[in-house]
Amino acid sequence: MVARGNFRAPRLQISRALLCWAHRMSSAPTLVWFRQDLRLADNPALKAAVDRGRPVVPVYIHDDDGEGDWPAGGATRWWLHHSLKSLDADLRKLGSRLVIATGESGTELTRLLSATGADAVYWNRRYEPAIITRDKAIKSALQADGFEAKSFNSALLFEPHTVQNKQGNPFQVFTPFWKHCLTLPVAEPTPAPKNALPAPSDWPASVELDSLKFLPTIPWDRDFYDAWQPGEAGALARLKEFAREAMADYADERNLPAKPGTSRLSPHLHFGEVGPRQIWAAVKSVGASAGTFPPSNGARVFLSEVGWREFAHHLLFHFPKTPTEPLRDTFADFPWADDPGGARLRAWQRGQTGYPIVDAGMRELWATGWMHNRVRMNVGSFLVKHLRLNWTHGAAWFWDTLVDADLAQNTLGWQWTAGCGADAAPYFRVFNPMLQGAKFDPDGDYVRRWVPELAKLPAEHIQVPWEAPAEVLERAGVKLGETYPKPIVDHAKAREAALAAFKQVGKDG
DNA sequence: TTTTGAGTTGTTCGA
DNA sequence: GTCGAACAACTCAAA
Repeated sequence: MVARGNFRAPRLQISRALLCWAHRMSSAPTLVWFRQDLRLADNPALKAAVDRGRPVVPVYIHDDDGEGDWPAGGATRWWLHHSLKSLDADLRKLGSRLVIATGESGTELTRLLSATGADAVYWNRRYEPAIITRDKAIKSALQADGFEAKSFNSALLFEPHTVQNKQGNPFQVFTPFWKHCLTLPVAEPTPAPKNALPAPSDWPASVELDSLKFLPTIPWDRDFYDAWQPGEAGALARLKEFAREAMADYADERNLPAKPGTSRLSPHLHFGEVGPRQIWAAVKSVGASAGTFPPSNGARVFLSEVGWREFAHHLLFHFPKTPTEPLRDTFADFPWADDPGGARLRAWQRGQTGYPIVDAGMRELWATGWMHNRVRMNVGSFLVKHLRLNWTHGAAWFWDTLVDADLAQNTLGWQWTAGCGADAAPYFRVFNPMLQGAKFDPDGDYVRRWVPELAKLPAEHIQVPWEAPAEVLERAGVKLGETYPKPIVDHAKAREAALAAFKQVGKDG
């Protein structure tokens, strides 16, 4: 018996210790670090945490310094406020909540690990250069301290480090990039957790969302509320509506800024309220009834726009300097025009250039935090070619005013416009604001909406008020130079000057 | 290895 | 009024 007892006793002790350890470990929570993946569905980090079977602590950390040179601008902060609020509400429906912290990300994660007794942190990857550096450092520090730190892909169909051409280099032209991507498999999205999330025994303290002061103190966001519904529910509703109402006609209607022909998913995508896998699946499910994939030419064109989003991430990942420097280094010494006192830049920003389509776009941007893509090309071309101001001024303004401001997309868009980036617009492509207006806003409805002082002009004059006969202007209540500015530059002269400058610089050497 | 054709979004000019 | 050509240089990928 003694021998047996001696034999049994240590086993008992061991199993008690094991039980104790197992109990502690099985209740050690998992932190889910939310970033630009503010959704419950198709969220691999959240799913992995739930599948781990431990309490889940959803966390958001506000860390401006961790964003490198690109802390969220004014409009995206507005969005972020409402999106976080929405995520918290959605989590509460599952018996959980969003813990908000503010400070340096690594420090805050460590503090929350200790406060909750968690032993793991899961998150979904971001691809901006400064974020990659930061997250790598955080991951290795956590792992060195014995924590589990895992990252996942929620944001892209094809992560940049997985895509290369046959020479093993990054793609620099869209069409071969996208052709290549279309041969690769796309993962199915996963559904949101159905059951309550296992909660920790004690919730750590959370910062109040309002205390982050993401909302403006002066009410420039008045019109934002009618235009947008931030959050996962709003994103999914938008996707559903687009797939049903507009996608089939997307190829043509997307170019008409007065019509709801675009998806308007860009801000939702930026914050990860919906992901590209879900978009892919939504297009596919339309295709299931159509019997083909993609189900229409509109759907094919729409997916290629999703492809441009992927391409933008690809380029930013492989060419990390491009947010501030031209990809093509012949542009380093481009002869940008002088702008004494910043008067021309200010006229552009405020929608006071005297070119109606340009001004309508800039005012739509200011009022709603968004601008139609066709018009973005026009205002971009105008800034860079007509005014010959550095594209980085445009990028900075967009960064602050767009609700969908995204480093990858913004960088690609502006470098493309300026002709200094990948697959760029040729130097001789100078958008003519009058022609573009006539072509894509033929009735002038878009201009009427955003430049109300021209609203009474007939369609034939609304894109070119300075050419309208005096009596037409008078009847419409327009006094050029008073109620609406005269053009700040002459189109033909500005075009010539741009062609001369861009022709010289575009050339090698 | 070298060559070749093609490449998101346009405008103007001259036949 | 319509239509095609011209407007660089460079990258990619197929041949």
